[in-house]
Amino acid sequence: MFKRAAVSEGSTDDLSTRARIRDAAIVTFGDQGFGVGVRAIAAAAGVSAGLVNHHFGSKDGLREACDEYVRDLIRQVKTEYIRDPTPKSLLESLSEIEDFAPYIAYMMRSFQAGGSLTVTLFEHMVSDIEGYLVTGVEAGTLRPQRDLKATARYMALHNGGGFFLFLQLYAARHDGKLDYRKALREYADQVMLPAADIFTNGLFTDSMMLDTLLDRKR
Amino acid sequence: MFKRAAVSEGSTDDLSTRARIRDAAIVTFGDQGFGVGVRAIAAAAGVSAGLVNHHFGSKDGLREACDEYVRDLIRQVKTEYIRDPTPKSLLESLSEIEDFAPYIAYMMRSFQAGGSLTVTLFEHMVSDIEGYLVTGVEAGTLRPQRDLKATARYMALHNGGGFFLFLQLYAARHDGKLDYRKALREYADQVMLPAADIFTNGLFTDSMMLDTLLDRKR
DNA sequence: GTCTATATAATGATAGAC
DNA sequence: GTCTATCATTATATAGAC
Repeated sequence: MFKRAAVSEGSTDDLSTRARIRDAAIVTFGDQGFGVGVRAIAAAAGVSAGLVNHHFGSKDGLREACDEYVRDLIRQVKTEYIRDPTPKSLLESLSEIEDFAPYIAYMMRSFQAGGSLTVTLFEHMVSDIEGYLVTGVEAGTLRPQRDLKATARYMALHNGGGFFLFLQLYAARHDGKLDYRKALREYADQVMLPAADIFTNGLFTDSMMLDTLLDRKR
Repeated sequence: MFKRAAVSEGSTDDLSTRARIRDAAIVTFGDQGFGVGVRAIAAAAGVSAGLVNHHFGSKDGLREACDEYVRDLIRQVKTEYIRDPTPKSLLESLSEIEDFAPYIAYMMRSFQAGGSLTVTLFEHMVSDIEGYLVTGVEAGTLRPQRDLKATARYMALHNGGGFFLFLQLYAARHDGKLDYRKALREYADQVMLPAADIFTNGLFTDSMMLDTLLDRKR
């Protein structure tokens, strides 16, 4: 499997201090948002606050380093998982690994804050889904799409956004730390059946809406 | 139409100072997020920072007052619009009114921050959509749903979350203030056709997925 | 009600000892 | 590399004059 990124705090690990600070920052940012102070991150890493800035220059520099690390991680997971494809989404694959929860939390915060990582993650989702659609259409399990790229964008937007909003609501209702595995299961329970229903049978009884839109385009 | 809530900053208006501060806070929070300082809000309202806390006790108190005001506004718009129903979504109706942009911005920030207003807004969306589904099924334009409430939740989650994510991405790509009207138009351009396609024809070629899920439930 | 001035706390960043 | 100590800034909130 993936080389486990050491994010455990208690165990003595062989990471460089810089890496330990970065990992602690990912956990702390994910946990409390980007408003959290440098001191809290330093405490989580077991170092002084001064050392954080010594290594990363500034809080912004630290955040960029975290973004970059997570970006790389995604790339790594995706490569691994193209080699051994599963019907699961990238997010699902990630969430099944206990130690990845902090990264999901971090990504969630990135979506909230809306930085450049948001765009990266989204574009990854779009191209993933494009791949699934092509595969599905070739295999005959999916109906050929009028505009495959537009459909992929639509699905990335709505599936990604829907999941994200679900997490927001879940966090608002349960306080304390999020159990992402539990949240994901609950999400699937709530969503899969209506989604499958619509994706199988559609929702409209006729094609008037679609025809109107196509007319307008012509 | 709706009684225009005065949010204009330049014009002399007859609002109480408390109301002017609250309106300025909604604009400023929406513009810069909840991390913004009380001083900035006070400046926007043309009063001193001390007076803000005099009226609202604390920054949190101010935010609660803003939340409550927006909640009431939504209720008001919805009432108005049940009396004269249109096929538009609540959000679309809102966004057509120039002065409502600040409220949309504020709601967007609330979604980002994930406060209690998020839950309120979401539950409103769910019950709205339930209504639309019932109406559509009765009118024969929508296929009867297996589980109408679940479908409504699904659609609220994914349409709401999708739109929200779109705005996040839009904001990340265009800097400066968001033009919500423009963003909404672009969103519609991007989304309506693939959505109509899926909602008309579905996506799967057979009902295997759905059958499996239904089996598992039985 | 409204302001100015201030108390208090926390922030990001830096300097200098070791 | 790492720490402690500190600076400068900013934040919220309050006290007291008018």
